Amino acid sequence: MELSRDYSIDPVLLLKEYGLRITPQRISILSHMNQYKMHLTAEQIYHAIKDEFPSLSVATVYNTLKAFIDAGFVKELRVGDHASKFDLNLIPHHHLVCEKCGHIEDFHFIDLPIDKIANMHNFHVRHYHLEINGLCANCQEGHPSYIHQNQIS
Amino acid sequence: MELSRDYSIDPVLLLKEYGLRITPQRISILSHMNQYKMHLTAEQIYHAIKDEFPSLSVATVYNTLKAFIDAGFVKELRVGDHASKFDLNLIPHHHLVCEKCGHIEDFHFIDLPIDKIANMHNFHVRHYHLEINGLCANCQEGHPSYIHQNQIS
DNA sequence: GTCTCTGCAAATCGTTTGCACGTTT
DNA sequence: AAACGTGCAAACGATTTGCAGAGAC
Repeated sequence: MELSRDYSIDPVLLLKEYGLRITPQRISILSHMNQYKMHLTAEQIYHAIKDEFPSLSVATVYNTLKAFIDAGFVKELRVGDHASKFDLNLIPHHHLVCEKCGHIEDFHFIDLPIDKIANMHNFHVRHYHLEINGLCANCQEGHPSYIHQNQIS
Repeated sequence: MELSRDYSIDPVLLLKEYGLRITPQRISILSHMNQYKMHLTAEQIYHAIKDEFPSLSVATVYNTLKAFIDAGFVKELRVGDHASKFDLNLIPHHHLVCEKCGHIEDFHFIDLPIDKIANMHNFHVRHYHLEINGLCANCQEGHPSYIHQNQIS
């Protein structure tokens, strides 16, 4: 039903490929983003690896994520009133966002007439992103929303 | 090439229709959002109408916009690192966002396989939004970006 | 050796909130 | 009269920044 994101990423090679300096913190951030294959806030990433780097600062996580975004392989998702979520975006994909529990689900493989639209507007396309908002399967069924509330999404 | 948004809106009727209280500030905010048919920040709306209401507060603009979003006829766009832009969204449409100058252009009329995706994921759709990022016609041509920089978009 | 990254603390800035007062219903 | 909106100032919270020291190249 959906392509699982079972491709492996070598953080060192990725950083090298994009001409970014290779530091333990960056490797760890990339590893975690890849491992969870999910949409993490800066805060979540910080907590996930702070054991590994006792002196780690949230600012470093933000700065690092910004470097990744500038490089182009991380995407910032700003949905709801909450903190941004960051998404390793090596394979383009789109999102289903639950308005009740905040859960974000990926989907791939969709044909969009992007070129046609771009041509009509003389627009040079770099990225595109389709976001569908509504209720996820769980929340439709009247399940209490707190089940999803604190999960990593 | 694009449907012009030349429909007229009666703020009073719109507020009435959605069961919201009719106040001069709300009427003015709606009038301006409709008049510019563009994507304004709360700050821009504030400055646009503060002459009319010398005692107006930015907080009121935010509160009002939030009420409109809850009602469902205004959409909040969070693109780039900047403040949210607010978009009168009576006719569903999508956006071309220029990464250089920040200009946002609308487009309508696109067939998306939303139902198919929703069915595959057992997702109940409320809204959807396609965002295309890249370079607008002006910025591709190497025009200095400051031409667009401060325009209302 | 140079340049960049990291970590800390403080600053920034968009947005929200509490409360007293005014307006709409 | 009751309910809600407005305006003010203060609070909030996510993100950014300046700077000194450490690490990558």
